[in-house]
Amino acid sequence: MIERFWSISIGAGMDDPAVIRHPSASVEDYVKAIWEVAGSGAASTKDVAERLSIAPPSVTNMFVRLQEMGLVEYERYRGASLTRRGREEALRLIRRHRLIETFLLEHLGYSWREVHEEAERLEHAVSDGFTERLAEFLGHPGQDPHGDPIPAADGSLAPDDSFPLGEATAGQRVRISKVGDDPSTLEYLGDHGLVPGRLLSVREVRDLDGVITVEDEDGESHALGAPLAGAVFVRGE
Amino acid sequence: MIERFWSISIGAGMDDPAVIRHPSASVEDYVKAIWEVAGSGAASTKDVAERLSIAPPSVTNMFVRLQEMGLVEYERYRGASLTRRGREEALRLIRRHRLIETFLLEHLGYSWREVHEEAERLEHAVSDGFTERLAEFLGHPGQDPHGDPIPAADGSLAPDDSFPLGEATAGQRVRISKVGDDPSTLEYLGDHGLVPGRLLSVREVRDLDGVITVEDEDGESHALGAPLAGAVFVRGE
DNA sequence: CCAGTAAATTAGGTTAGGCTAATAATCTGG
DNA sequence: CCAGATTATTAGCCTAACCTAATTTACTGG
Repeated sequence: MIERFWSISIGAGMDDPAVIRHPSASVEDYVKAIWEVAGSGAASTKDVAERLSIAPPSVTNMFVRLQEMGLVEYERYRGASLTRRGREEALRLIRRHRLIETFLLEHLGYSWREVHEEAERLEHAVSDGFTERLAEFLGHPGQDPHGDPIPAADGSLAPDDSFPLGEATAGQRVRISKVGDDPSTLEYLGDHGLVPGRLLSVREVRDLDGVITVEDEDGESHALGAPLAGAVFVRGE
Repeated sequence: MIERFWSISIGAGMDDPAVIRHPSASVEDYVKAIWEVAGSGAASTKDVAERLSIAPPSVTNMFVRLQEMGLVEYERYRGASLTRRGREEALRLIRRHRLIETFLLEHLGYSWREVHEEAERLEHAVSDGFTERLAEFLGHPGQDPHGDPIPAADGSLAPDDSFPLGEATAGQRVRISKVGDDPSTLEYLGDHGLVPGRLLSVREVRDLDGVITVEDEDGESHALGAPLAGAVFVRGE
């Protein structure tokens, strides 16, 4: 079997474009999806199919090809897990995605709701050179406007020690680190000033209905039901 | 025959994604190539094949499909010419391309040489919304840094009244409007400060060898051979 | 005006990445 | 521990875009 790209090729094949070429947009999407649903474990055909809105047999098919490319370990009926190179590839894509989102939000006036779709297309079209220049332009941010960490150019990703606001305890002081990306949730939270970076004091946590009451830096109180409290991630202060 | 996109569809099919969808990157490239080699005339299979580095039979094939899509008029052995919609499509793409180039050069520190390839990929990935926000961000420029006019959002393109410096006459005062996009030419001209916007006085035009001597705004003299004089486009002042 | 060349087309093949229908493997609850 | 449900795979197709080889059409100069 011939390796598809990045293979260790000898002699004249070295600069053969077919060997060096970037992964296709499709391959990138699969690798990212596997990372998202499985982290460092194995992703099932079904989960990846659902996330990408693709039929399961197409996923099985791609798993085989990804393995030939050296991006995943795949065993029939056992799912696929990323290799080191697959993980690097996923994080490169996520870096691109989050930097692009940051640019769209901070410089082009996009709203939280519009940003995702555009970034989803652009992330496949930009080069590494573009990505690093954009990072420079943006001042090398460590997280995107959602509060999600931006992987470094070398592929390292800051560990995420945040937890859902719903799991905080009364009296705790926490800082919002990120919010889920459901558009309507996003809009509601934005309207109430509950954005990443915001400092909160937890006033009351009701176990019965999961409603949590917090006070923000301006002394404003907010009562959040379970769905919202689960979509707001915080870090202890 | 079923129309591929933008067809006048009745009833429920109206919002069928397959009907509304954007042209593929390939289709966009063909339409742009036809515009570039033929303007409003007919483009030959060969010219398009050469410009896109694609085999002629592939072009014939695509001509047929472009016609089904309503983007060109095509007659066997006669070449393809853009329809009104094809022309609009081409100009939309060119607008995207030139705005992106402007951004890369002015804000991300790209050099003239690097810019083309990146823009060539990005132009297929950005939405109309992105394009208009980028235009806003850039202050709605009328031309890109090469001096090429940027088509307006409505598809209108300022007429180009520039001519090669080689055709200027002694004593004429002209302003550089654009320079060809051959990288080495670009580099040479840039090093000598011969960039779009620059005002020149034509000192001497030698018919024998085509060498033209000009003086720039700083009193600096430049003698340009025929190839260079043909790559520098100017407008009378 | 016609023969040779240049250009275009037809015929047939490939690859990536999708799909559905049918079948097989695995898991789970009684 | 096994039957039904869930999940995965296989088999077989399809489309968009490319390719090469062979053939046909159009052009052009003597």
